[in-house]
Amino acid sequence: MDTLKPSCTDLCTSELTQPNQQALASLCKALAHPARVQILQILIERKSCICGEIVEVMPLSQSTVSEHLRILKQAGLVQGEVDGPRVCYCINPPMLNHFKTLIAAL
Amino acid sequence: MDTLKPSCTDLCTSELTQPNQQALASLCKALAHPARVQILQILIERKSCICGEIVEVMPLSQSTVSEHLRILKQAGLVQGEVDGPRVCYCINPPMLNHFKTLIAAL
DNA sequence: AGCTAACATCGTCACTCAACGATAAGACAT
DNA sequence: ATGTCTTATCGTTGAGTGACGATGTTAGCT
Repeated sequence: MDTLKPSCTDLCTSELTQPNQQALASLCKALAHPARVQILQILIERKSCICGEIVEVMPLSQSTVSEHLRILKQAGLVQGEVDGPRVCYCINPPMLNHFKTLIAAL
Repeated sequence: MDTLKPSCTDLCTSELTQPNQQALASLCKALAHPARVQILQILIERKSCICGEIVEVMPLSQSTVSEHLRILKQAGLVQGEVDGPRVCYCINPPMLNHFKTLIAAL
């Protein structure tokens, strides 16, 4: 029976598996806003960055920046660790590389 | 006066210029949905593809697929040329490469 | 304990998106 | 010209997004 029935991956029309398609879409969604691209670049440039510094640089309110950071963090592209009363954000290189790999595989 | 005033690009905190940030965000937005990633991959695998073939493969209605194609076309990732009563879609390699370049530059 | 500073979360509003069925538009056949 | 096939567009509905101010929360300071 299973000799004739194609599996899910057989039906997938590309080199990316279906879970990878979804992963790629999720990562793209996280970067689908200019502010989040900019935040990511700030974090790449400076190795790490206090949240407040990002707020200062961007023309957005603190709560909006925090929301963008939450989305980036949720996508796994960014990590935030508590440093006393502040939160220090930095990129998550493995996930960023995964993203690059998925894009490069297109 | 302009010797002291920083230009827009000077204020940008990354290696990507501000227009490129927006371009990257737009391209990511176009791929921020699994269906569109899948469509793009179908078009990469088969060099070109009749619209109807895509509809057949995907679990979405014709109108929904058409809308996804419109978004991909609007982003410049995909081209569609009329072939009699059908429309033949194919990827736009320069734009796809531009996208890859922007991602790789992160 | 109480205060302040830094950040997250909540509540809200306007706006956009995804999905579909229904309908329009265009090119070919008869 | 009429009909048919293929694709695009319209209209609508429900869900999600982006933005903000206001409020909650947590860590340090006095």
